[in-house]
Amino acid sequence: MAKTKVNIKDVAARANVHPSTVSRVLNPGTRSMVSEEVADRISKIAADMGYSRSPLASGLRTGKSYTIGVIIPDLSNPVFPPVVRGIERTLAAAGYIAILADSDNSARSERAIFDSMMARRIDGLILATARLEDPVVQDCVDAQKPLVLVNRTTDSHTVTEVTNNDQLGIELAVSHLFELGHRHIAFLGGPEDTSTGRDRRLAFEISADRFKLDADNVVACSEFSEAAGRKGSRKIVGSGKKFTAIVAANDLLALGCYDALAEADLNCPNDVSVTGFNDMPFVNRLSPPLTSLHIQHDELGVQAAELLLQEIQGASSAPSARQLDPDLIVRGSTAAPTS
Amino acid sequence: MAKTKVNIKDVAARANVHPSTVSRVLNPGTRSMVSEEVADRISKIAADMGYSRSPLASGLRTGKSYTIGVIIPDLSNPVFPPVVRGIERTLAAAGYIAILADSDNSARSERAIFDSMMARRIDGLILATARLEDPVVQDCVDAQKPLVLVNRTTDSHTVTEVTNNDQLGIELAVSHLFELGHRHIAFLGGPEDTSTGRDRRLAFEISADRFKLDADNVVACSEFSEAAGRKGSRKIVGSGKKFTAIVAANDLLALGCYDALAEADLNCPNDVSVTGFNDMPFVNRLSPPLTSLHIQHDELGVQAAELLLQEIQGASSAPSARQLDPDLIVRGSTAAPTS
DNA sequence: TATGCTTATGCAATCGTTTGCATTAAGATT
DNA sequence: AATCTTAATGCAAACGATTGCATAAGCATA
Repeated sequence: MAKTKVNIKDVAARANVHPSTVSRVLNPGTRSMVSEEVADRISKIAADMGYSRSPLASGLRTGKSYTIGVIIPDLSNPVFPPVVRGIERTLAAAGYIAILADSDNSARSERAIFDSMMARRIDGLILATARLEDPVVQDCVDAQKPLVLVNRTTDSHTVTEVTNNDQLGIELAVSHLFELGHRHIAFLGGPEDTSTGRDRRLAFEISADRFKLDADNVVACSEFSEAAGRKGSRKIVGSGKKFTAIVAANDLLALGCYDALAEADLNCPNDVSVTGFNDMPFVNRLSPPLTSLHIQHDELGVQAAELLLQEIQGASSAPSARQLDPDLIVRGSTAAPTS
Repeated sequence: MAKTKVNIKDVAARANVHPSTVSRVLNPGTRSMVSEEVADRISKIAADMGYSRSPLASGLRTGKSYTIGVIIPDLSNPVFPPVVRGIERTLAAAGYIAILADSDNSARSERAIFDSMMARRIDGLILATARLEDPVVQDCVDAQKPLVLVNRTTDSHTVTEVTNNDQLGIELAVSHLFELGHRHIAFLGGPEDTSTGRDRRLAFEISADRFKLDADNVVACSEFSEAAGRKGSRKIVGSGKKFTAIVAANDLLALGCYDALAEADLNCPNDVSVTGFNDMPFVNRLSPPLTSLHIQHDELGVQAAELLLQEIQGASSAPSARQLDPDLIVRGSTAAPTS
């Protein structure tokens, strides 16, 4: 056991002042209360002695833990690591730390995580797991905990959120395919109980309408995964409806697409063009390289953290919402239709 | 402000006992001190009132924070998310939480993170960033903080560690190539200041020796990344030495390999076979699919967490070391040499 | 010179738990 | 019946920092 832990009393003793004075000096907000001369001296002594404030004690007294909970549906989905990094970096700069948990896409485990985080007296929460109707979001609101949704949102837009502009993304994809000459486009959607799932489908329908496409070949997958994408794509392929392109709501789904097309002996992009969504790492190395929508993952995290910090620092005005625009990255999986 | 926070005093008042009694009931270790009858009653009341212990207060008194620091060199490297998940899951089951930080492969930022974690009074640390000579490791040992290294280790094997059996992995790769008929094999290594970088190179030399290969075409890359791999591979290609296969110390390096070979108009696997290391997600979808060594990522994390918990719970005997065996996954990037 | 105002610091209570020690009551021992 | 154990619970002091209030000193004002 290191007896080396210096506390505020030790510093006070060495400086011949009362602990409270030391505390005031060490807190930016109260530093002005004490004379500059003394303050400087104390600062030096504290640094000298290698003092570092105990967040536990401080948090106990002030009711803050300088800890933020972050819940991610699936850390293995390459979309999330950059978001997490953005969050973490921004929080760290403000003296907060992130405690990260992976809900494994399970609502039950999400609740357990939430409870455990609340027990730890987190100062706020960033959720990347929101469902359209999400009990955890509601609980968080009820508990008056600052909350920011990232990536996904809920139906009642009553909470601060940072999302990608899905509507624009899908529009870009459809418009790109349209310009290539595609008129029969199928849509491989995500789970309808997530905003990303539903909004991308809605956006597809709107875009299809605008371009007057034949677009009734729409399938919703049960989750954002390769396996679900494969299953969904088989439905599209087996539907008998004509299609020369598939817009997938997510890169993982697009991978499933690749598999289903191969099974049906269809070549991408010669027979069928495919677009993804998210521009995960390494999709540029697939065969064919996947045309996808590049999301500002890192920035998503940064802004979510910023908004959360604002909310924590009071000024809890109306919940704000930010949307970041994606970019279409055209690669080898899309080409002009041959038929 | 939620006035809803129930504390131990509230429970005590409702149960007509002293707070200390409640505390004893709620701590497994001291529960036996109080009569079963009272204990049951208190437990029920506590549950009823929705009591949850404040880790801050408890930690303040006991000197534990039930918090573990986890430092990762690069969360975007797909190798690490599964490790993190394994760690997190195991810690959570024991009532600990992980605070995760990404050092971005920078020693400076690693130190900053370490300091900030120490300030938070973490109970232990899991490091995936170890260099062969690592000042942070030394500091941690000096501070008597329980520490476990995962994935990489240091030169002085003085600390508990969980690593992959790199020697076996390289052996499997070389032996596979040998059986295919390769006799001239180049090695694309990682940074020599990491154990994974150095040990894999050493293993390569040993294996080459055993199989009596022509194996003096060895290049060390400055970091485990695609760009570094590309640069290193160019050296191999431009060396003028004969080679029909490249063993890369890591999948990212192998990707760089793909690029360099393409630049030189060499086909993989027809002209040159390539093996990777780590079996990252989606390498099965590359063109060609990458032959690689599958590491037990999740298990790596689980065991690291387990060992750390053991160390925290005392019994700090000699530091233990565990090694997990990788599997060779043969895919399209390796074939018999044509020349 | 007495009074009031400011400014800088000390005092002590508090946050929620844990834990060594003191106390009580009951049962066992002589 | 008096004393000793033992078991169960209460008491109060920590843990380390923060903060409203009190106090002291310095200075200006009347």
